[in-house]
This record gives sequence, structure tokens and C-alpha cells, in this order.
Amino acid sequence: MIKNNLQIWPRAFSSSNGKSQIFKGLSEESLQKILENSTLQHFKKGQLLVQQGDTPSYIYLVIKGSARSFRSNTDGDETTIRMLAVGDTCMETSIFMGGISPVTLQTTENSQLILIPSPFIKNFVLQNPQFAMNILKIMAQHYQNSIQQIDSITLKSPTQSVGYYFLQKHLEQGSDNTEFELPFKKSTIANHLGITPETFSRALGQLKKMGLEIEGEKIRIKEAFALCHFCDLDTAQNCTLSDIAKLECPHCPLHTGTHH
Amino acid sequence: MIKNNLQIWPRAFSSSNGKSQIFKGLSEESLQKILENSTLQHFKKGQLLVQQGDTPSYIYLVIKGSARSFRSNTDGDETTIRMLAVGDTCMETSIFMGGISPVTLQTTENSQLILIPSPFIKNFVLQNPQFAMNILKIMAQHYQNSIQQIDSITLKSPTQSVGYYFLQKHLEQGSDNTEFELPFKKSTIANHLGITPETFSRALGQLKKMGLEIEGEKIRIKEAFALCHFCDLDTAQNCTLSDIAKLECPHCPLHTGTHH
DNA sequence: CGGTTCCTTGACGCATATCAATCTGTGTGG
DNA sequence: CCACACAGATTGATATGCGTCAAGGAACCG
Repeated sequence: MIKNNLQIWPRAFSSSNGKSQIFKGLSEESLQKILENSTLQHFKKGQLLVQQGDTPSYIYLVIKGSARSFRSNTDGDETTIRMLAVGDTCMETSIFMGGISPVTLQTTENSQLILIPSPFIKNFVLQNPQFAMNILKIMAQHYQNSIQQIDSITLKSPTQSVGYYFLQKHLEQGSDNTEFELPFKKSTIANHLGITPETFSRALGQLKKMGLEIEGEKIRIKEAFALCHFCDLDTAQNCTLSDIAKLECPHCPLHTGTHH
Repeated sequence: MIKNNLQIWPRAFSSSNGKSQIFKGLSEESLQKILENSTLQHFKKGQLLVQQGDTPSYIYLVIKGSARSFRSNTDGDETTIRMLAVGDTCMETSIFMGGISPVTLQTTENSQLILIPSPFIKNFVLQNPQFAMNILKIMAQHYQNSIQQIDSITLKSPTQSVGYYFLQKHLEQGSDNTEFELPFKKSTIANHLGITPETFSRALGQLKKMGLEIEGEKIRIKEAFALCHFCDLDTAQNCTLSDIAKLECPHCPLHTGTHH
């Protein structure tokens, strides 16, 4: 246990209003107890933390940097399952299946992560219903994301996949903002969407024609409803436009939907 | 509540050694309480139980028949997320996200399902840790399946996808058995694997050359290691061959793997 | 600066979707 | 009991969208 290092880690991060779903709503004591049992560790870019087929010993929480989880075949091709930013966790599912990891976990930058030992987790879940609920919500979120990933790969054209991804990021980073940033490098996003970097790049060309300005990692929305092309029923429910504005939106899928 | 109808439902089904993960390890009283709050209902083939974007009111448990969950785009194309056989449940995830369903749920035959009301579920989870753990395991299983689905679609050739699917079914139905059955019609399986029925059919042609006999829904393994071509690291861990037999297996991915 | 990594753009080929015809099995009604 | 209809599966021919390969450019870092 590298207890001392935990001082480095900004306290605010773990607070109930922080970014990390795993700590949401926990008391200060609970938090303290988790941290006492955890270790903070630095990893270099590209390091493998867990390999596909391994039995993971920790839940990994990204404090600084980023990571990705992926599967690979015998030819060495890889498919990115998740891209983890600061505050994201990984390996909850495997821990609870008591089994082996279906993915490899790898840092994509020099990063710092908190490692929470799996035996402690299993125990703590039974003691703390709020913590159990947090784990449940994280898993539900992962599952939902993977369903949308399947949808993107099989049901959408490359341009639609990228547009849909952009729409999600736009909503996450505040839908009143006309500008947002890509949190990962383009080739990683492309792989996550099941397309090659080349195809991703060509899709960007299409999106530029549709009223987006793309400048490195920065995306600016020039035409107000540009991303609304890519909205689906699920996402429309979370649309923050006023009901009046929704009616004006030329693409909103709620218009055609029947009322129940 | 159609309490009387519940008498019809074979009691053995719900026992702790039954097929349904959701009821595993529950006491007779707990079981009774769940059933008292549930309804048994008949649905015709092709009926829609929940639509993508709806807020589901129940967890659905298949008692007789089968169902599938899928997403569709505006062109009317569909991608099958899950195929539900007897004993399978659906909509747990949406219930716990407190949100809307990302998929449409549809019966694929005339079927009977038990409907467990969502408010009851939410309440019961807090009272009964075993039940909470069951839900957690179900969600983890769904997530893992969806990861393998992504893997199949992006990393495998059509023949490999089908072979891998066959291997899973073979293991599920008893790996000492040289014969197993497809639990759903081929076109549904094809859609689940992200390929067309035509491509699925052509993949079957390849598999026949590799030592499989395919007769309608029945698959017979003529050459002992025929399906081992399609094994991956995850699956190898669950391989029931003895360690000696594994060494003889010409395709086992464990042979080349480095020991940790 | 010079090297590396990432992104972009263009030309080409192939694997799988699409389209179309035939075959098989199964349930239905005369 | 047979004939018919229909859904599903198979097989063949064709088309096309995306991957692959290759070259050039931009940004970043030591």
C-alpha cells in the first residue's frame, strides 16, 4: 500500500460531486476505507495492465492520463471495447464474474491509476449498499455503451458512426457549447467505431460539408442542427433543447414517433 | 395479477438448480413473494413487448417459446443484440438505469413470459442480497456476451464467427456430446453475428469441409477437434478437455500462451 | 532542426452485400 | 391423403463500399 502517495491525489476528485461514478454518494469514512486499501501507481504509455485471459486482481481507476480496453485475434488485429478517461474504472465486470478478463487493458498515455484490490471490493459491496448500487450502475452503463457500439458498427455508415459519436461527446461536454473536444486520438476512436483511420478521415470530410469545423481535436458546430442528423430515439430523450426548439429541429426522431 | 396461472408453470423451473439465473439460490419464501407480485402472460409470435425508447415496466422472463432484442435504424435494418431462450430474462439493465430501453423486445414464437414489475424489483434488490447478486451476474453475463459479439463482428471472418458461435453452443449443451442443436433459426443467428443469411449459409459450407455435419438444426461433430479452430483464450480456460487432451489439441491457444 | 507519430488523400482490389432463382420442409385446406 | 402455399435455406452472379497499400503532409518533441 503506497498510502503516502494518496496525498497527492486531489481530494475533490473523490467527493460525491466528483467525476467518478464508483465513489458517488459514499461517506467520508467509506472513502477513507477504500483508499487505505488501495494503491496509487504510475504507468508508462502503452503498458499492459491486464491481459485478455488473465484473472484481474484489481479494479483500475484512472486518475491521470487515459487507457483503452481491447480484444485481439491471432492475426494481431485489435478492436477497442472502451476508451477510459480520468475518472473511469475498469475490470468491475470480471471481478464480479469471479472470472477471467475478456479484454486487455492498456494505458494510452503516461498515466496514474488507483488499484483497488478485488477481495476488498467483493467484501465491501456486501457491507455497503450504496457502493453496490454504484457498481451496478457502472456495469449497466458499460453494457449500454457496448450495445450502441454494436449498433454503430452494424447499422450505421462510417459517416453516421462518427456523427453519432460526435453527438454523444457534444452532449457530454455541455450541449449549449458550440465547441467540443475529442478526448482520444482519432485512430483510437476509429478503431472503436469499427473503421480504419483512413475511413474515419474521409468521414470527417463529409461532416465538414454538413456544417462542422474540424481543427485537430477541436470540433466546432457551425450549423445549429448539424449533429441532429445523427440523433436516435434513445438520444432524443436526453436532448436538452426546449420542446419548442425540438419542433424546429429538422431531424428530431421524436417528431415522427407515435405517442403512447 | 394472474396468480392462478402461475400454477401452470412447473415449479421445478424456479428451483435453485433450475435454468434461471435470476432465481438461483433464493429461498422458497422469496420465490413465492416474487411470483405473487408477477403475472404470467401469453404472446403471439412476432409481438413487440417493449420498444426502443420506451421505459419498460417489467423484467421479462421467458417460460415457453423464445424472443429476441434488437436495435433498428431509420432504414428499417435491424441488428439482433440478444436471443432469449427459456429461462432467459430481459430489461434488467434498463430497470436499473431507471431509464429507457435501448432495444426493442420481440417474441420469435408463440411464447409465455413472466412479467415482474419494475418497482417490485427495485425494492426487492435492497432487501435480498442474493437477489441483488443474481441481477449483477446477469448483467455481467450480458456485457460479456456483447463484447464477444463486437469481437465476432469486427475481428472474425464469417466462417470464424459461425464456428465460434457453434463452439459456444457445443460447450453449453455438454462438451462430451458430439451433437448439439441450434436454438434459433439460422437467419436470426446470422443477424446476431452481423452477417446476411446467404453469407451464413456459405460459412456452413466451409464448416462442412472442416469436419462438421449439418442437418437442419442439428450439428454433428465428425472430426474431434473441428471446433477447436475457433477457440480463443477466454474459451480455452473453460475447456473441459483434460490437460493431457489439451496438449493433443492441435489448435488450443493455451499452448502458445506464455505462463504468468 | 531531424525524427517520429499521426493524419490525410489517392488509387486499387477484394470480401461481403445484394439481387435473383431454386430448393426444401412444413403446415393447411380441399 | 395429396396439392398447394409459404417461410426459410441454399446457391449462383453481380455490384459496391470499405480495407489495403502507398505517398505526402502536418504537428510534436527531444
